This record gives sequence, structure tokens and C-alpha cells, in this order.
Amino acid sequence: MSKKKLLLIDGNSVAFRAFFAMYQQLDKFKNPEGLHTNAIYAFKNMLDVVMKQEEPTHILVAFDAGKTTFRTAMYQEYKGGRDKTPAELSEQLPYLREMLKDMGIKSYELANYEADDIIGTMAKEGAEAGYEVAVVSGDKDLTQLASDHVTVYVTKSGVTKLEAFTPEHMKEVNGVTPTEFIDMKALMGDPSDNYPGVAKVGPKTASKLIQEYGSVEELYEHVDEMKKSKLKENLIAGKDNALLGKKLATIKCDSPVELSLDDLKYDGSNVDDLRRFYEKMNFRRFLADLAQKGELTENKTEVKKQDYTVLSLDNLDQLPKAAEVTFYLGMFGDNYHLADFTGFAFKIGDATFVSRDVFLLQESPLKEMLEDPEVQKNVFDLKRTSYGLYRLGIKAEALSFDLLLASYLIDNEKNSNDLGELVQGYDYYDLKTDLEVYGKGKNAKIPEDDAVFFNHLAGKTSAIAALKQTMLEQLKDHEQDDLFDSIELPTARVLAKMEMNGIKVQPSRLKELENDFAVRLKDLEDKIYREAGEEFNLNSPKQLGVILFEKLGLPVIKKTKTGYSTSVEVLNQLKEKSPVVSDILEYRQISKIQSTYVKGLLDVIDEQDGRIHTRYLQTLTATGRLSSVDPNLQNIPTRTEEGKQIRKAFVPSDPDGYIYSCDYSQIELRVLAHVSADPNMQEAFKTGYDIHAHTAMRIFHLNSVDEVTPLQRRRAKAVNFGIVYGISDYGLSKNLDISRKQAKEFIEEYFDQYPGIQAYMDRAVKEAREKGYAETIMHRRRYLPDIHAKNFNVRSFAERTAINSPIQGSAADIMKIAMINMQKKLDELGLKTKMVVQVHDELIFDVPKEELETVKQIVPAVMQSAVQLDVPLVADAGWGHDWYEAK
DNA sequence: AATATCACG
DNA sequence: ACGTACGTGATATTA
Repeated sequence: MSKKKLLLIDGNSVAFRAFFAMYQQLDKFKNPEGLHTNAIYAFKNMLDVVMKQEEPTHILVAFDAGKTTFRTAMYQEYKGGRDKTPAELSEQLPYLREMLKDMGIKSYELANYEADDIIGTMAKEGAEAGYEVAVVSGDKDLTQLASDHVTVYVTKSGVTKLEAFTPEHMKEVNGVTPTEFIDMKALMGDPSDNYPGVAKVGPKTASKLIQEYGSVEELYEHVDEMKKSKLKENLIAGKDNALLGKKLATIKCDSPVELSLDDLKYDGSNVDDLRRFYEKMNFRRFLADLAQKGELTENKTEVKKQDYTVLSLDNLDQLPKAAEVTFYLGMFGDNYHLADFTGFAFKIGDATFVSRDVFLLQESPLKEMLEDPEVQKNVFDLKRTSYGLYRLGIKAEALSFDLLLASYLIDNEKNSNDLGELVQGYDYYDLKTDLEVYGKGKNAKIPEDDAVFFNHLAGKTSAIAALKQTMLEQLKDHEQDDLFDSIELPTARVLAKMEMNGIKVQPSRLKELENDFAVRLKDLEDKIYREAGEEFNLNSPKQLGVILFEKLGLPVIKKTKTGYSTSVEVLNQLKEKSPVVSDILEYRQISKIQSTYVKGLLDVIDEQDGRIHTRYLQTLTATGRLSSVDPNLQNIPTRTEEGKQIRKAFVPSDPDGYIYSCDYSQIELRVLAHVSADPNMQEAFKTGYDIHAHTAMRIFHLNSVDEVTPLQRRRAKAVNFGIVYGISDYGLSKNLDISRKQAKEFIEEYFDQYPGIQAYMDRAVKEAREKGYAETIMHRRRYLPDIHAKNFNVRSFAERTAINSPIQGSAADIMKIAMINMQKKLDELGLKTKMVVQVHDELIFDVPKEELETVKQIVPAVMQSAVQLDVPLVADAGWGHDWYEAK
């Protein structure tokens, strides 16, 4: 017989975590009676993960019985001052227990004791009876139970990720054993349980003390022998607190639990009860799982069969006419500029039509329908679809609903480029993912079996049609209909055009660079080998680390998780110590340009038209920016002269034409000035000051901008950047290489000078906490569940994000509006000028000679008038016969 | 497939 | 006391 395994779950704490893990879904997870269900749902997800991983034979979920326990008797303030459990959570707890019952899982509570004590008692009993024990909790208090046969899992970011605390892991994390962890807690106190511990003792000090003395009692035996220090005074003053803390922190492993291990035996769910429960809770996902398990033996992930007609030249005339159709164009692989077509599907009313032969699309009446502006098409990925059709010689019109874009706006975390995966997030399970149907990696292929492939294609159109209304309603609820119709959809059309345009690249210029760089790299390589005294792989940070820090004995400044860090930051500090370091830096820089840009770009020039066609990803970033891939044209070098040379290869279509570039000046700070309504910053922009100099003048108390020194301006600039990122004194001090104290002073002075900025930052965090998301000026959302995290770092990150996202995201909104207006203007004026690249705050145009003057007139004007803010938008332009000159 | 590094706004 | 700047993509090495 296999080993017995006991699973013990801290019901309250996991439910609490589960609730906040899905806090942003609070309104979505409601059953028809209005009961919130998010915590139950997430709890069940956690259970699935743990049950699968642990395969327990026995299970118990322990709950707290009430507010008063033997601990409150000992110390009245215990767990005092806590926020009340949200009503939306407490209403779920009885139902959670009902679900556990239906699942055949015992739950239990005990008057006067906490769930911790029940778990401690049963864990001890289990371990003694020879069970393997797994404990799951949402906080670390229970980790003191870890032992050879007891593993304590604590939920991490969400509830389905668990961190396993074994005695070894405890030692790594805290430096002490699980039992010593109690003593550590006794010294530190626990703010969330509301007991104090010893003043000024945090984890670091507590761990050190316990490692030295072994326990609180032992520590106080020897406290008099310690040499005089503030710490000693604090320890003596806090003795009572420490001893009390130890009593409170110790889990009682002999509480009067009236349960035997046999009571906890797990025999599986009562499927009928569970189904009824899921129906009551409206858990369609779990119902679908149950249904699947029912027919476990055959085809366990089979989806609904689609009805469809296979199209051919002979039956095209059967196609009904309609004002609205759903269309899916199949391509194999992500890069739709080059991907092979696999087939297509139309859904018109209830009828679906499919084919593998995409050339049918060029036939009547399909082509006419696709090009008819009166026939609305619903698609998944407008840009990909319209690019694909363009490759087939079809100019698609009226692609008016894009499920991919809608889903990105509704919740970019839940979004996916795979339709099958995406729709699961909307409780639609009748479509497999491409991965399931095609397979992955080099084994991926389109199924030969028509029944399988057509069912998948047809299923996609069904999914799009089925979810359209729901998605539109959600967009409306979010006040995002305008963002969807007037920004994202038109942006997709503009981007499709830009991708089709591409930008012309002169390979000969790259080839010249390739030769020059090859020579320089060879020389540097030889020199470095001589200086190092041996040959090694310069591109390997690992081998380089050995040479620098072991052979040459340079001081180790920073480590990575795998070894020594050899990043620029580190190497810059080592420059003085050894001449080889500068050569390595130079080698690194050139080698980067050579491999990523010179060789990389040469590989992706389209042989047909001599141009580079990037793809813009419109539904990827968390903030609403675009990203650019295959190749990335948004990170072409500009900061070093060698790097800039790359830009000489980007040229206009006509030999005598121009590359014209126009970028927003300080758009993010202007957005900040607008959303914060800070009068001083708005004043600076309205007057047209150099903003960084203006900031320097204010924070360094100068009388005029003319007195600002270059160093002061540089520092002010860094502060301005820092503000946009959600500043910290540490980050600023590192960036400017100044002391943390000084950085802190700069920041304080900044907030004094621009009081509206601090108010904005506080407001941004507060609103994110209340709403669960941050929002741009155009109502683009970013959900921030971590804003409620208990972990300081996780929470702080979410807070900085709450500050930064509206700024970066609003700037992205503005740029998208500018691009739409720009394309419209180019079309209206019938210009040959093409918009070819976007780099976040900059647009690049390919301009025929005779249109340069017109472009100079319209481009900055269109960009500056994209939206009306409380401060002016300014765009600066440059032009020349290649991208290098256009500055 | 993960990690380190470095290119951009 | 905690340990940090915000957002991306490509390359080479190593596992």
C-alpha cells in the first residue's frame, strides 16, 4: 500500500488570500442571488493544484472558531486593531464549507483555539502515526511546524503558487530552524497579530540573536553579558514582550481536538452534490471539468461538434448575403507577414463555411463580400487578418469588431493571442487552443484530418460570434467603447498599413559596417586575450567572470544567481583597476551592435522589396504602448556613435527623398503636469521652459534658469524621470551615484516645490486600491491585484505601477490618436508620404522630395493637436537623407 | 527553456 | 525593516 498522506489546510487564511487574489474579479464572480463567489472559486483552484500535487489520502480544512481564544485571554490586544473581514468575503465562508462537504473534505473548528492549533495538533498526530504531512496556509506562522515529515506550503502571489517550507528552506530563508522561528517571532513581534516584540528588532537582528543564543530564554540568561549597546537596552526593556510573544507565537500541538485521523479519510467528491453546488454558484468552468471527468475514458477534451459546409468553386453561390459576418483567416505561425495560409471560415447567421483553399477568397462573391464596406466583419486580430488578405490581393473593408483588441482592453492580463485560450477566460469551453490542435515546437502541424481541422476553424468563428455581445457590454461597463472604436480599431488599421509599407534599408551600408566592426572586434579580442593571458569565450559571462574575478583577482561587486555579475554597471567600477576592463566594455558594445543590428537586420530585409517590415504588437504591453518584433525597430541604437551608424542604413524609398522624424518633447512629464494639475509644473510648460532646468532652479533654490549648472540639470532630470517611475530614494541614489540621504533630500525638495505631484501619487495609489486598477485619460485599465499584497515588495511594486501606468499609458493613448489623425491627413491630402515607424513618442516618415515642405507643415501640427491637455504638447522634427540625419 | 546582458523610450 | 526605479525585444550561452 502506498504511503499515507495527510493534507491540512488553514481555511481562513487561504480564503483570505483567495479573496484578494481575485479581488479585481469581485463583481464578475457573483451567483444569480448576488452572492460573491470569487474566494470560493480561487480556493477551489488552489485545492485542485494541491490535490494533484500531493495526492492526499486524508484531508482536513481547519477554521478559526471566533474572535476569543486562549491567546486573547492571555493578551487582550491579540489580533486587535485588524480591519474587519470584508462582508463580501465573510458571506462566502459558509458556502465554502458547503463545497468542502460536497467534495468529501472534512472541515473543523474548535472553540477557544485558532485553526493553527488544530493544524499543529493534527500534524503532530499524523507525523507520529507515520503519515507524510502537507500543510497549506496563506501566512508564514505555520512554518514553525516544518519537520522531516511535515512540509508547510505558503501561498505566493495569488493562491495557486505555493512556496514549500521544509526545515532546509526555513534555514535558507530565516537562518534558523522551524522551532527557532518561534523565538525569532517572539523577538520581532507581529504587527498583523498586534503584539509588539522587542523595539527595533526586525528579522535580521532577530535571526542573528537566535542563531547565537538558540532561544529567547537562553538569550535572556546571557543578556547581561552582552556589551553595552542600544540593542541590549531594548532587549532588557522588551523582555516581557518577548516572553509574551513566545507564548502567543507558539502553536499548541496538544489542543483538545476531537478528531481521529480516520475521520479525515478522503474518498473523493459526491459528484451530484458538487454539480448542484457549482450550478448554484454559477461555476461553469468547474461544471465543464465535471462533465469531462464523467467521460474520462474517451476523448477527454473533446469540444462541441460544429456544423459546417465545406466550400469549393462549385458551391460558392450558396453563400447567403448578410449585413454581418464572422470571419477567420488561418495562418500557420505568428509571423503573418510570411506565414503559410491554412484555410478560412465564415459564419453567417447560424451557417458556417470552411475551406483549406484560401484562393477561394479571391473569387466572387467572397472577395466582394470582404471588400464591401457595408458588410460588417467580426474577426480575431484585425491587423493580422487584414494583412493576410492584403497578401492575397484583397483590400478588406469594415473589419468592425476585433475580439483580440476587445479582450486586451477589458483585461490585458486575461488576454491571449490564442483564441481558444482567451475565450476560456470568458467561460467559453467549446474551442480548443491551437496548441492542443496543432501541437508544439517542431512537431506542430496542421491536422490532415478535415474533420478535426475544420471543426477547429469553424469553432473559432463560433467563439467570436458567441462572445461579441458580452465583450461589447463589458467595454461599455468600463467606459471603453470610445477607446475601442475610436482608438484601438483605427490604430490597428494604421499599423497594418505601416507594416505593409515597411522601411527601406540599404544593405550595402550594413555590409560596410559589418566589415569595419569585424576588424575592430578581432583586434579587441586579441588584445583582451593577451591581457588576460589566455583565450576564452568573451561572450560567456561565466568564463569572463572566472578570468576577471579569479584569475585577475578583481573585486567582486555584484553577484547574480548563477555567479559573478559582469554587467556594464560592474565593469565601469572596475575600469581603474585593470586596463582589460575597458577593452571588454568596448568589445561588448561593438559585438552587441554587430550581432543584433548589423547581422540581425541584414537577415530580415525583404528580398522582394528591399524593405524591413516589422510587426507591431498591439495587445501585449501592460500600459497600452506598442511593441515591435521581427525585428524590433523600437530599439535601434541612438546613444553611442557606433550604434547610431546603423541608422544610416535606413533610407527613403526615393534616392532624393527624405526620412522625416518627429518626436513629442517630454510627453510623459506633460501628461504628469496635466493629470496632477500641479500649478508650478503646468506653469513651467506653459512658459516653455526647459523643464529639467526649471526643476533644477526650483529644487536648488536658484533665482533663474541661467544659474543652473550642468550637474544640477542632470540631477533634476533624473529626479523628473524617477517621479514618473514612482520614485524611491534608493533608486535615485543609484542612478545618480549619490548618497541615499541626499537623494531623499532632492525628493523632499521636489515635493515641496511641486506639491501637486505628491498629491497625484497618493491619489493614484489610493484609487488603485479602491478600484483594483489604474486608468489612463482614455480609460485604458491596468489591474493591480498586488496593491493589496501583504508582502512589502510586491505591494510597493504595484504602487509604483499605479503611479506610472496612467502616465505611460496616457502618453501611449495620445500617440495612437496622433497616428490615426496623421494617416487620415495623409490620405486626405493624397500624399505619397508614408508613416513607417513608431518609437513610443516618435514617428518616422518616408517622404518624397517634393512633399517635404508639406510634411513639415502637417506632422508637428497633427501631433501637437492630438488631444487638448492643460499644458501644451510640443513635437520637434528633424529630416535628412537617412534616419541618422533625421535628428 | 532559463539566464545574463544590453539596445530603446 | 523590508529592497527598488517604469515599459519593452534580441542575442548568446548554458543547462
